[in-house]
Amino acid sequence: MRTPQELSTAFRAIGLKVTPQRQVLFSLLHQNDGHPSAEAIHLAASAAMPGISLRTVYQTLNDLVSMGELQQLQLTPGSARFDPNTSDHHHLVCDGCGDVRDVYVSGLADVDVRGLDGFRVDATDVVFRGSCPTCTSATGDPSAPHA
Amino acid sequence: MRTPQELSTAFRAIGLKVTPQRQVLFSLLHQNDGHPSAEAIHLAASAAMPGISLRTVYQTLNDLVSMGELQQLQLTPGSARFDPNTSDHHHLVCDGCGDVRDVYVSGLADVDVRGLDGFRVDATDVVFRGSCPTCTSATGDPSAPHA
DNA sequence: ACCGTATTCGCAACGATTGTTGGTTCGCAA
DNA sequence: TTGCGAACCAACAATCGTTGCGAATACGGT
Ligand SMILES: [Mn+2]
Ligand SMILES: [Mn+2]
Ligand SMILES: [Zn+2]
Ligand SMILES: [Zn+2]
Repeated sequence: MRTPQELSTAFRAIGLKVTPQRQVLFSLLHQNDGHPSAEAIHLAASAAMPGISLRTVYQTLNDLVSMGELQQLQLTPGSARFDPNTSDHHHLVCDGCGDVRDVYVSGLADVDVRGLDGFRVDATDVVFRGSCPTCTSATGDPSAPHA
Repeated sequence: MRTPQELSTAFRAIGLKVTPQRQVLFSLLHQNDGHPSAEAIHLAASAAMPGISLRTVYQTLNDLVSMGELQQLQLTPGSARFDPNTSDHHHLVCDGCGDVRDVYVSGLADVDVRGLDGFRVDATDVVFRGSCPTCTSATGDPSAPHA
């Protein structure tokens, strides 16, 4: 994620105004290395600016996504996750707790792909699904705590 | 997708009944090599059995998914897609028309993955996003029809 | 054929996201 | 500094996809 300053400039450049609400969101996203939902972002933003509306959060997230400054992920049914990490990376998803982590993959260009049939590929997303260490020890451990 | 007969046996084996509605769905899915939504499956099922409820379609699809006989995909925001193709394959998604196609990838085991950190990987999903031949010629063609 | 239980269906409810409207505030270019 | 248009909020309503619920019905082992 670019800095709040850079994002402010980018917003102004396309005729969008830089409001305090947006600045709060720029700052939160810039520091965020996770994969928060809109609801989670709203919660965090509310701490810094009580009263900020969920509607405004959605609006700004959508703006950032369409500017290519933020990635929107739909890894599971349910709410979308937003990803401030714009570097070339992929994801691990824990089926147990729903946690999403970044993972870096190299050598993807060497895989053999059959069936492209004239399809133009713009992006490749790899999603590894499984169990995080916490959930693995919980489910695999016979002495695991209840539920 | 296994045959309707095999699915019937599998259902009975776990105490689930084989109803006419389910038989219609078994048959439809067995012949289907696409990635239909629940709505689309309901539409097709309604042709064979007028009056079948969308609720029943969801119920049976969910049963098949939890039995591992059917795959559920969440490739985009919006409705889930169901995949009767249980072979090891991956997907192409057209950003233009939303079409989903199968693609076969080999050599995935050779890619270098950093950041696994004790995470146990059970499945790997690769999604190629881009533009199908139809949408590519439409958008790239200066003489393309309006809108 | 009987009976217990699974299934069906229609409708209500849900979670996530977007649309609307009206009044107020505020960024920012001139 | 001013003025205009954008953005904000509140308060809803609406949409979409999916699931919960409950009364009526039907499967299938005996
Ligand atoms: Mn990420
Ligand atoms: Mn497929
Ligand atoms: Zn976990
Ligand atoms: Zn297309």
